[in-house]
Amino acid sequence: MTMTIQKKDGYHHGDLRQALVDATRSLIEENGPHGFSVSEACRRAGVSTAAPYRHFADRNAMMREVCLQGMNRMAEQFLETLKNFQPGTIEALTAIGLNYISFAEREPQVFRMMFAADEGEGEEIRDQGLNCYGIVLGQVAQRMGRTEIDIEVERATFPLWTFVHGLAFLRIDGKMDATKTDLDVASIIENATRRLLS
Amino acid sequence: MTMTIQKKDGYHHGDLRQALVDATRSLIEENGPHGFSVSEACRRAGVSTAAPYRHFADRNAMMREVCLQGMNRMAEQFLETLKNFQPGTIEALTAIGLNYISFAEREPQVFRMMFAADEGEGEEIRDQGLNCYGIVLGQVAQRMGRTEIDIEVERATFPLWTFVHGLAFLRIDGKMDATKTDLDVASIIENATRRLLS
DNA sequence: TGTACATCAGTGAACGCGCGTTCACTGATGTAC
DNA sequence: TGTACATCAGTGAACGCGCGTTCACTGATGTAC
Repeated sequence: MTMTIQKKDGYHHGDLRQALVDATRSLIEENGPHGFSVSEACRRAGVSTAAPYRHFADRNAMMREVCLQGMNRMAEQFLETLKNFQPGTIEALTAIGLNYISFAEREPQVFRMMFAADEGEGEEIRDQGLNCYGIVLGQVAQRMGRTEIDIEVERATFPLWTFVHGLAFLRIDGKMDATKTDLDVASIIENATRRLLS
Repeated sequence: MTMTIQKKDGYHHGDLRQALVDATRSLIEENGPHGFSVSEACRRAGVSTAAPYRHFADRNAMMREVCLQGMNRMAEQFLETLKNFQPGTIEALTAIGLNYISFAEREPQVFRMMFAADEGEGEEIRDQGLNCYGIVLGQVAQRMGRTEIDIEVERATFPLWTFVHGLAFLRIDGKMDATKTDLDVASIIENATRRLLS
């Protein structure tokens, strides 16, 4: 008898917690961070409106879990991507930048929430965010020939994040179309990375 | 007898439309874009909940007006700032960048809304946004010695906006503190502007 | 192996709430004569 | 200047709605003996 990850029938759900997180994420992507309601998530998970309170303190905790899982996915992606590149190269940094953008395009609303000051609050989320940033710091350090993350590395890395963060927002808000920039995202990131690190 | 801009007493308000816009903006800044309700705005303006419908089609129209006025303010600021600088210099571009950041810090939630794809929709808002961008394009064109906004100018300008846009978000979301960058915003912008235009 | 029992995930009904919008209305203001 | 009237900004009561959360409960599951 195999264990199914998610039972659909019967009194007990099987993995209601994750089913609710998934429903929450879908709703947030469809209607924006505030278009999510506990009731609707319950409808999607096929469960009564009281059920979530066995797994989450309140509505906010559900949203926080979506953010946290998003950050986890981003960190995984970063590490996965880096396997294909020489550490500390422009190519590696560009690839991470592209990764950041594609995450934002795949889950724009979750991306927004993850980095919004108030919504994405929580110790764990901040830590996992710093973890992602640390991966980039490491690449820059290597490129600069440092063995440690010193202040120079921090100073050099911050503009890279800034640039790619801005690009992510302009993309998901459809502002790149309006500016008639005919270059693709990869070239823009690579170009900016080179110049900002020069 | 002087005309007061905003009467408080009596059956007629005087300038209820603007009073409602102001109340809407305050609420948005205090509680986020979705923490605004028509009812609360009415309470602040000292008026019944039906009154706004003499001036706005619906709740959304009130928010759109806040965005539009925000864009107008930004365009004014840009032009005002440029008076103090030699056109087409790094100093002028840095000043506009700083202006952008300070707008975002002064009205973070309005700033967010202005550039969010869905919320800030509307012909007028987009046009005024393009107008702001056009001011920057003009500066870059001057620096490049062009008389027209050609594709090269567009390509050179876009990364500048991208960078400053990203910086605005990192600032209002408190992410700059977390990165131990000890430089001030002005230096960061000037540095990036130089490098991105090099 | 079979039974008694503790655990606790999920139920379903109910709550109080504030919301956006509508309606027929009222009364202040401006204008035509 | 004074009066009649049109205009329309603001009223206040009501509507239907979906929400987040609580409550005492039920019934499936796992475990101790």
